[in-house]
Amino acid sequence: MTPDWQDLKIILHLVRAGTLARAGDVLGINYTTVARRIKRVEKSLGRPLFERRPDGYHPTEMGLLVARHAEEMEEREHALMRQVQGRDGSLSGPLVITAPQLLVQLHLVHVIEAFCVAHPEVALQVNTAHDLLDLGRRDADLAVRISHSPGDALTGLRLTEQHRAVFASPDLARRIMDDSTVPVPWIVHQSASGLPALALKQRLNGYVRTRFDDMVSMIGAAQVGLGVVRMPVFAGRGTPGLVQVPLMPPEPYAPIWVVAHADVWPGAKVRAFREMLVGYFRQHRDLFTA
Amino acid sequence: MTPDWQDLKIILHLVRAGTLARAGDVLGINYTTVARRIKRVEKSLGRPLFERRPDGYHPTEMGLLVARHAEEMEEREHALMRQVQGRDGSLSGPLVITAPQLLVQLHLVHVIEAFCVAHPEVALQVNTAHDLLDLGRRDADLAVRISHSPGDALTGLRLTEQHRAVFASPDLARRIMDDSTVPVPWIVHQSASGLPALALKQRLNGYVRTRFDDMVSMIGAAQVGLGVVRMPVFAGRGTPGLVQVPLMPPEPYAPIWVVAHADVWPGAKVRAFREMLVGYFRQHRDLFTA
DNA sequence: GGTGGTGAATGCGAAAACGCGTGTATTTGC
DNA sequence: GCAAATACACGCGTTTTCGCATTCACCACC
Repeated sequence: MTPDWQDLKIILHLVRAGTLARAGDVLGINYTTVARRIKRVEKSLGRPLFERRPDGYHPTEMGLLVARHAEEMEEREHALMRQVQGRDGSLSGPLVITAPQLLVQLHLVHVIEAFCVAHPEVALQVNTAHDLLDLGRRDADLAVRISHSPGDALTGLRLTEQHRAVFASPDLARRIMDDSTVPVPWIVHQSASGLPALALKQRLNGYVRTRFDDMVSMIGAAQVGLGVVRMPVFAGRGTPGLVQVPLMPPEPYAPIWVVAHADVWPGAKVRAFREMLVGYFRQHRDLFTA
Repeated sequence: MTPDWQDLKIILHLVRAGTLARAGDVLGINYTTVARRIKRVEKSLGRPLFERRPDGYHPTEMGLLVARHAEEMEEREHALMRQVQGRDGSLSGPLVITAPQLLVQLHLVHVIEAFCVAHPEVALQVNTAHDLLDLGRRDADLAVRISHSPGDALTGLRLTEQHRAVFASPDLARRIMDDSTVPVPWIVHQSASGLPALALKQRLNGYVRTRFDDMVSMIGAAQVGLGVVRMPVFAGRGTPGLVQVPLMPPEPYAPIWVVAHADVWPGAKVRAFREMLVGYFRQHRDLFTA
């Protein structure tokens, strides 16, 4: 008569995943169970929700209708779990944070280490996914982000301002600065349109040597002397084998924020981690600015 | 990690019902199962949702939080099931209608009978609950209502206008009309403040003999000669042993509507029943108006 | 102060759901 | 054109869940 809500959730995930196996993986159950639940709902509704094709389950119009509503139910589930997390005063259990890889590697590891010592009951999981995780959908509880604003529907604190500058291996840096006729090999990010305008003003003989899609690789390339790299000063100073090159003056860069969904923000674990972050950045602010 | 949605539904119903047994009844499961599910969620959330008291389960603040969100999920469930029903083109399966008892007894039974013969595959359930059922929550698919408007968020058709007049047993009617000094005993509904103003204008010597809370009982009382009753003309004419008494002229009364939620309105079963209703009332309109 | 009623906890046997292995169809890659 | 990979269907044995009966606690009423 009235549907099992868990079945609706399974339908939603099957529509998203496309196949029984993938849906089962996401849900943490065997795929045959997914098939059984689907069959059960179809029987009770009296009409099919999916077309069985050799390449997977394809939702019918009715299946999409169910999924649309289940999606809104999921929205409520996330809101609930966020608020549960936000009201949790305990310093134990899981806490998921996300941050840019570079920042974790050079700085946050210290905060993380101190946090784990101070709160050994907390099962901390650090997620350095490069694509932004959705804090509303609880991919993570807390995020450290390099951005100009905390983002929509999120609460946040600005941890520090930042500058960026140009860095290279000592060898390359000396060669470039000793002779201004030496062409300057730049390593730029894939998304960059070309060379920084400010740098071309000082030195006309720059050229793009390589493009990377990842900042960590670019730093590695700079370390072996492949070229000069524009990067946040915290990265240049924190990486051994790099020196700053005065090809262009340090410029302001996007500040560093700690953000969380407003529901989750008051939670004890989130608050504890956040306060350690604030303390760390207050103490080491000079490492991020010129 | 992520909650079972069915458990959230169970929590919602337990909050509403107050006791394990009643919640189990509503959900169609044993009450021990309800207890087990609750215990499971509390364990996974790490804190209690209910206080166990000798008079039942009382929700904690956290339990109320869960219930609030589950309520919104339920909203989506109802919307979904309405739309499923609205897109159902089949003339089989369950159909729940609701209507005023008197109207069912005297007229709708004919429509119902014809409908059951025409569509034997439909499992028709007639609910004569006097309190208005919630068509949004799918207490019923279709309602016949005596009202001035179809109601909020509902779609409807006006089946007929109506009048009401005064009826009594032939004996009592004769005595009253033969001698205008005979005091007129009125049977009125509990909700009525007093005697109809129009009637008192014609006959000053009226008095309230009895109050009832139910129209069917009032008609029974009129049949045995207890007093005169103001009722819809369809009721007075359709009930044996009653004659109209010209104590006051027939007056317009609220029209009769067939209404359904807009989502459900296009469904084949709803449409089929609705069309039979329209046909019946078109044919017998004179039974409802003076 | 005893008694009947309501409601929750617990233990046990039955039933249902689940996971796993096997088989089959279809697509993808060499 | 053949082989590997992918995905679903089906059957079997196990685990889990469920419903029922019993027991206990509390409250109201006589």
